[in-house]
Order: sequence, then C-alpha cells, then structure tokens
Amino acid sequence: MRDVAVRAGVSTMTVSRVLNEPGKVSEEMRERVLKAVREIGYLPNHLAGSLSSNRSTTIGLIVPSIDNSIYTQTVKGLSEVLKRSGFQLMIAESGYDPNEEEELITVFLSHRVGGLVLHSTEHTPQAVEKIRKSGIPVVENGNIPKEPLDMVVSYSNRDASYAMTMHLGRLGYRKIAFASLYSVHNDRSQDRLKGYLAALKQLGHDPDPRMVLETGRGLAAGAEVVARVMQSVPEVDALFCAGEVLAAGALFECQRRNWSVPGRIALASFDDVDLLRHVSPSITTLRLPRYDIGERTARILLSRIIDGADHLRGSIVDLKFEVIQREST
Amino acid sequence: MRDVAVRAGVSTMTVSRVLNEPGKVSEEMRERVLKAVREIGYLPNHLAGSLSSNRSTTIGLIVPSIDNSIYTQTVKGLSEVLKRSGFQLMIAESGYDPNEEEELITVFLSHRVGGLVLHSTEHTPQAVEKIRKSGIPVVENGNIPKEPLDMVVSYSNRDASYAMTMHLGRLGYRKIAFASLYSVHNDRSQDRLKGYLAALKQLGHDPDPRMVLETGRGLAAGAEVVARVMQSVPEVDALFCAGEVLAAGALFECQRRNWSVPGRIALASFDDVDLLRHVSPSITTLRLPRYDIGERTARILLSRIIDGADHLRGSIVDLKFEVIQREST
DNA sequence: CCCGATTTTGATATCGGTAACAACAGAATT
DNA sequence: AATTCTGTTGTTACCGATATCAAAATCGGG
Repeated sequence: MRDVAVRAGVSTMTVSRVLNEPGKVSEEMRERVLKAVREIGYLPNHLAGSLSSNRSTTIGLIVPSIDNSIYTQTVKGLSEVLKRSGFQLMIAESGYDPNEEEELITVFLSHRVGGLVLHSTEHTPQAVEKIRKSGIPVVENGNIPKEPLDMVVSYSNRDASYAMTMHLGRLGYRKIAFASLYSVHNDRSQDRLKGYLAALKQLGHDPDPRMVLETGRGLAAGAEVVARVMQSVPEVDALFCAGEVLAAGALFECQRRNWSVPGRIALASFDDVDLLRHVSPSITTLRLPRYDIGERTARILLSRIIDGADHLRGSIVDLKFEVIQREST
Repeated sequence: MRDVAVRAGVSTMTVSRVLNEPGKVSEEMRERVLKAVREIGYLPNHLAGSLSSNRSTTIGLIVPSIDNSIYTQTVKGLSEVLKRSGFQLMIAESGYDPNEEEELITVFLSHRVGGLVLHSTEHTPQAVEKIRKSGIPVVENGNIPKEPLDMVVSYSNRDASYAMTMHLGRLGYRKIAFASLYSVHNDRSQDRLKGYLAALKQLGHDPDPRMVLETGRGLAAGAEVVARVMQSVPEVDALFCAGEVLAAGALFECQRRNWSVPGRIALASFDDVDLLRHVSPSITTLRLPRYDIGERTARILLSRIIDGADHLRGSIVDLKFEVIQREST
C-alpha cells in the first residue's frame, strides 16, 4: 500500500480512503490512486485491515456434517448473499458433537469472525459463555430452540412434524409409524417426535412404542426401519420418515419386497429433495425453506454487522413450510 | 495478550512463546503464563498473528457448486485433515464460471490464505498470473490438466471414462451411448467424452453422434437423455451416464416406461454414491476416490506450507479408481 | 571459581492497514 | 474583510501479535 501511495504521490490514508470510502476523496486523487493500484497490481491485505479496524468480513459456519444434502442448500443461500457484500464463509464440521462445536467456536472467535452461524441448537455451557463474551452476532439455524443464543432463522421441526402427521391422519391412515435419526444430542429429532406425538393425540390415536423407531444415517437405515416396523406391527399402514434419506431407503426396500406403496404401506418424508419427486411412486414430503434459511440468515447477520441493527438482537424468524402431497400416500 | 503478560509478570514475547513454541520456555514460566491465560480467558488473535508472522492457517477452496454431493466428500476429506493441524477452510462457489473463479481467487489472496484448492482446472489467464505472483501453493482437484498450475491431486476423467466404456464393451454391448453434462467450460466432461471415444475405437465400434448426448443437471435431465437416445437410436443397448444424478434419473425414467434394465437397455454411471447401490436394479458405476482426494490434497498442501517441502512443487497425484459391476449391466 | 557457551527472557521495530484528529483550502455567512 | 463552515488530505498512534537481536541467567569445564 505504501508503494501505491508513493507512486500516486499521496498518503496511505488517501489510498485507504479511495478503496473503502471513495466518496470522501476528490475525483482527481481517486483516479491517480486507482491508476497506481492497477499499475502495481496491488492487493489489499484483509488481515491488516480487519486487525486495524476491528471489523471482520468473515462469517463462521458450523454444520454437523458437510456431506448432507440438506445443509448444502442453506450454505448456498448464505454464501450467495454474503458474497455480494464481500463477506467470506469459514466452514467447519462439528460431527454432531457439542464439544467439537465448542472447539470450533473457539477457533472461529480467535479468527475474529464477524458473526457465527450454528446449525445445531445444543451447545456446551462454555460455548455459550464464549459467544456471549465475544459479543458477536450469532444465528442458529437448525431448529427453534427454547433458549436462543441470539438470533434464530429456522422453521419449527415440531410444527412440521405435527403437520405431516395430521396430514396422514386426515388421509385416513390409522396406524402411523414414525422413524427418525437417533435423538441423543439432536433436538431436531426430539422435536420431530414431539410433533408426531402431539398430532397422534389430536387425532385420537394411541401412541405405540413399537411404532416409534430410531436409527442411523443412510439408505440402508431406511430399509432396515421399514422392515422392522412391518415385522413388529404388521397392521401398520403408514410410515413417516423424519429424514429424506430414510424415506428413500424405505421406499427402495418396499420395492424390493414388493410391498405396494401406498397400498400396503404409505410413506411420507421430511424435506423435499429432487430424488423424492422422481422415484415412483413419488414421495409425499415436507418442503422446508432450506435455501431461504441461508439467505435470511445472511441478511440478518449483515444488518447486525454492517448497519449495527441492534434492534434485531434476539429476533426469531420462523419460516414457513409446506406439505407436498404425492403418490406415496 | 498484554493483559496476560502483565498478570503473569512476563513480557508478551514470553506469552507468545508459551503458546507457540512451549519447548523454548522454562517450566515455571510456562505454568505462570498458562494460569494467567486461563484466568483471563484469553483468546489469541489469529489475524494479528498471521499478519505479523506472515503465515496463515487458512486455506481457500473454490468449488463449482456447494450443493453437489460429489464435492462434499472431498471437502470432508480436506476439512478433517486440515482441522487436525489447526487450519481452517474458506469455501466459495464459482458457479462453473472462470471469471467468478478469478474474482474469488483475488478475494482469497487478499485474505492471505496459506494455500488454495481449486476444483476446476480451467482458469482465466489473469487468475493464473495472480496465483503465480502470490507464490502460494495450489492444488487442482477436478481433473488432471494438461498444464497444471502447481500441484494436482485427482483421478483421470479420461481414463475412468475409458475404463467404463471398455467394461461395457467387454460385457458384449454393441451400441453404447454416452451422456454427460454440457462440456463448455468443463474439461471434466470433455475428458470423459474423450475416454469414451477412445474406448469405442479400441472396441472397433463406430462413433455415432446421435449417441453422444449433452444435457443439464438434475434427475430430470437424466430422464430426458435416456428418452432421447431411445427414440433417436432404438437399437441402443447401453447408456453410460457420466454423472451419478443423470444415471439415477435415467433409471427412474426406465422404470416409469417399463424399459427393463439391463434387458432393454443397460445403464452405467460415474461416481459411486449410496443411492446407486440401493436402487433396483443397482447401478454399475465407477468408484472414484473423492474422499481420498480431499485427504491427499490437504496433506500435500500442509507439507508445502508447514514443512516448506518445495520438492513437492508441481507434483501430480493420479489416484486410482475402480469399476463397480452391478445389476444394471 | 571464573569464563565462555548455551539457554531463557525481554526490548524494540514491524507487519499493513485504519481511527482520530490536525491542517489546510475554498465556500458560505455575517 | 473577518469568521465560520465544509470538504479534502495528511500526521500520528495503534490494532495484537511475531521477528530479531540484545541482555540476563544458567551451565559446564578447566
């Protein structure tokens, strides 16, 4: 930068101004400086800038696992909006582990990120403490927590699950089973279960522990879960899989075993991915605002950081979802 | 840091040493400093550290699109290895556009990343120039380019495509069609086509332009492509889809139209994802070392950055792939 | 027990910018 | 014409760490 300043015959301060607040510099200076910048091929040093101004254009994002098609839509939304404002994303995986998450938060804080986005809504007390102390804005994304850290942009897992279960009930299914990922350290799964149970109650169905299943990730887990429930409760007539991979796995297993869907058993899913629309029968599911969550998260974070919009502190954005009725129910 | 130093009654330099080169500090000092660090809850400022030492623990990664299950495995490999060495990943999407890529490279350079990982192997001349000038290590990931920028960790798209086409030929298929994504600005597609054509030649089949198809992304594109080739060349007996989404889309379309697979038409895919194993018929495909690519990329980059392993400059790691024979062929 | 070698610690400059305020010129006000 | 205001540019200090080299402490050997 010094070189640019010398070449343009101005002070470094003027160069800095041309680059950051062009309005405050006269036409003539601006051109001289920009010319020098071009000639030298000068690249500003963001590290120095952030250090000096105590402002950072980096946002830290922690997702449970990067290779999950669900998060990628949100990441895309985030990334696209942030990029437009010259912000960058630092991404890390917590592997569904709150301690790992805490570690990553520490790393991001020491990188002095301007904001944090957390997909999980379960954190260690130390993590909460560190975030509070840092004072940077945070958005939680994966659920609507009881005690938000700061801002929240999400849909309600409970409400979505409730809506789908009610939908199945209204379609006339009497024995609706529910499958989700293991719910330890996963309040999304827990809330989905709550929604299911609340809907059953509303429908006047009796909950049956044999029809509430938990399993791991992957298509194989979906296959396993549908086989399991068909065996233990032969009269089951619908299976609501709280996860699109589980649902797809369940469908493939039904096809293999020649269980007609929805004739023998109806299938419903959580989250709308391309796959569910293209299999036959196409699968009834919930459309969740994954991309929007990313977009809104970015916007609200930028408002806080750039405009200092302190009135947004603690705001909760509960985005809409939709039940998509298809052939599988 | 100053606070810590005062509290421990030492100089900031000693604090810095305790944190970065504990071996060079006496037992006693180390404990005093660590105690003070804990008491104050001190978080080192990475920005300041990087600026001062001119070393960065951030790696920039540019992928064409984040929401592509193919890249996520590589990202995971990268991320896991980097994390172990305390490095962070900055991720951005180029949207398959070299100009956008150049822009992002500039941004990353101004963030003073310690290294760059590019999935694309096509770059603007300015991008190449900037990278050269910066002197930081770079790994290209998506293909093995004719003129590497620096290091390469990849498999050969051409060889993989050749291998699968030969495999189909050896299985006895006589009319093998080929479908890929649009090949403009996409040398992966181009190389896959080359491999296909080379194999046809080797097999003594005549290439037929009606059997070389290009299309967009998504399951619908796969459906469209199989319908198109069946109509224009009814005697086609195999379709090699250079992309796992295309292959899945093609299979679903076959199921819908009751074209038996592989009886009426065989299907082969590129890339091994869980889905292809679980559909019926399961789909013959190529297993590519996606995760390994990430892992190796991270390792080689770290060697360059931490150990200054200059002999690795320009090295090319050509990773192995595998043909997975399944029910669809 | 002293001297040079080695290890440990500290003082200072610096990394590349920006904040804060000072200096100055020309325009507007009185 | 003197005064105030406004807008532009420069000066200086500092952001929070590390590199470098000097100073102090420790050590081993004659």
